[in-house]
Amino acid sequence: MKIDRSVVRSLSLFDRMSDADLDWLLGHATARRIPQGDAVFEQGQAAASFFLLLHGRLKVTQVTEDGQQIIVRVVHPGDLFGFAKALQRSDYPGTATAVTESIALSWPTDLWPHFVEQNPHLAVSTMQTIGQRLEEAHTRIREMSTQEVERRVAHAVLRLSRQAGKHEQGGIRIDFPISRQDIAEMTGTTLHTVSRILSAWEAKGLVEGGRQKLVIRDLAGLTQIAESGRD
Amino acid sequence: MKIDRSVVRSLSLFDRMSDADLDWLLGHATARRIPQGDAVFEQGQAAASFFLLLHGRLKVTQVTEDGQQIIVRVVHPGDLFGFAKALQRSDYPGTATAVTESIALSWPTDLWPHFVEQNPHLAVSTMQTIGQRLEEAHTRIREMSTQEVERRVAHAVLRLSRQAGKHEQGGIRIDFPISRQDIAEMTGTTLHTVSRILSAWEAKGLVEGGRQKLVIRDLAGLTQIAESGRD
DNA sequence: CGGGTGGTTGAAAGTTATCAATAGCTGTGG
DNA sequence: CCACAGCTATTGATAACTTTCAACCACCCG
Repeated sequence: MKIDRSVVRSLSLFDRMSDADLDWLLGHATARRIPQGDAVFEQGQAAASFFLLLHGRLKVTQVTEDGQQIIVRVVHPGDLFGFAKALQRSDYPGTATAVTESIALSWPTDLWPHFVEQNPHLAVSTMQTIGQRLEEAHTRIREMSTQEVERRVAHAVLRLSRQAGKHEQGGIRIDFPISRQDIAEMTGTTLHTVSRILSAWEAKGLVEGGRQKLVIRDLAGLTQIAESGRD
Repeated sequence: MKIDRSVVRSLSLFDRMSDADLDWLLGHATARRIPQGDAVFEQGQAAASFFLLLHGRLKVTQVTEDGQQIIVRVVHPGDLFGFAKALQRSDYPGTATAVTESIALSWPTDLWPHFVEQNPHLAVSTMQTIGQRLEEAHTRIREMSTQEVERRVAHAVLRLSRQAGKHEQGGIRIDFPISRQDIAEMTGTTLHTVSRILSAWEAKGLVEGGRQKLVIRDLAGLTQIAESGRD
C-alpha cells in the first residue's frame, strides 16, 4: 500500500519529522475503512495494532462488570488511538466504535518500540499527546468532583463544539450523530437528566436539539452556565 | 552533590539503564528535603524542575476557580512527579505538598528533552508511567460515573492500602497521616459523608479510624463492598 | 489548660436517579 | 407507499442518596 505523506504531513504529531522518516513510517502502515457502527477493536482484545484516525469520528467506551457503559473519549481526525502497548498493557482497555464512517491508519504493535527507538522525537510527541489526554482526564475528574450535572453537561457540549463544531447559519452544529445517551455517558449521568437539561436549554434558546443532533445557538449563554452556574 | 546509584537502582524506572548513564543522570540531580506540610511546587508556578520522590509521601492537589480542592493523586516513593514539560506545558498544573517529611531528587526542566533524546529507553519508561497514570484517571472517572459514594470510598481505601499499606498485628495501616477531608477530596464527596461511611464501617469492624489515621481490619469485607455493593 | 484542627452526628434541603408511561422519528418490508 | 418495529427522546412522579447547615465533641500542641 502506498500512502502519500501529504495525507499526514499537516498533523502536529509529525511536525518535525523528516520526509524520509515519514515515508518509512507510512511504508509500514495499513489504511482501513470503518463503516458506521463498526468497532475498530474491542475491550479486552489483544492489542495487535495501534492507529491514527484520518477521517471520521470514533467513540472509545468501557463497560463495567455490571454492564454500565461510559464514553472514555471521542477520537477526532489526527488523533492517535489504541496505543495500548505504550501504556504497558497487552490488551485494549476499551472499545473503539465508529460513529460516522471513518478511515484510520494502523501499524502492528510490535513496531511500536522500534518506532520510538528509531525516532526519539516521535516518542516525545506521543508523550505530549498522552500528557494532554491525562490533563483532559483530570479536568473531567475535577468537574465530576465539584460541579453539578448541568455545568458538566455544558462543559461537555462546549468541548464538543470546539473539537467537532461546524459553523452554520445561526449556530454551531456538532458534526456527528450524538444521542442524549452518549452525552450522559460522557458526563456521568443518565439520559433522562440530560434530556431534561437540553429541553430547558432549548426553551431558553441556547441550543436546538433533535434526534442524534445538537446545534449550539447561544455560545455565550452556554459558556456562562459552564463557568459560574445558573444564568 | 554526589548521589550513589544504589539510591535509585532498585526503581523500575531505571531498570535497564547502564551504570554509566545512571551516574550521568544523578550527576545532574539535586536532592532536597521537604518538611511536612511544605509544598514542593505550587499550581501555576513556572515548571523549573521535575522530580523523583525517594522517601516520604506527597499529595498533588488542584484548586478550582471557586476554591474547591481535589486531590489529583498521591505520590509514593519511586514515583516521578512534576514532569510538566513532558505534558507540553510550562507551568505546574497542581500543587505538591508533603504529608510526611519527604526527600526528592530534582532535575532542571531544561534537561528533560536532553534526557530522552540521550536515552530513548527512559522515554519509553516515562511514557509507560504516564500511561499508567492515565489508566488510573480513567478508572477514577469510571468509578465516579457509575458507583455510589460508599463503593468509591472503599476502592480509594483499598488502593491506599495497596500503595501505602503497612501490615501490623490485626490489620493494615495506611502509612501516612490522612484525614477524612483528604479521602473526600480523592473520591469527590464531602468529609461529612466520608465520616458517616467510616463510622458505619467501624461499627461493623471493617476498619478502625482515628485522627488522621486509618487501619483496615477486614480486607475481604471491604473488598466485597468495593466489588458489588452492600455486604 | 485553652485554642484549634479534625471528627462526629442529627435534621432538613436539594439534586439526581429511578420508575413509568408516552410520543416521535426512521427505515424496512409487505 | 404506508404501516409497523425499534430506537431515541420527553416528561411526570417518586424515591434515594448526598450535601448542606448546625452543633458539639475530643484530641493534640503550644
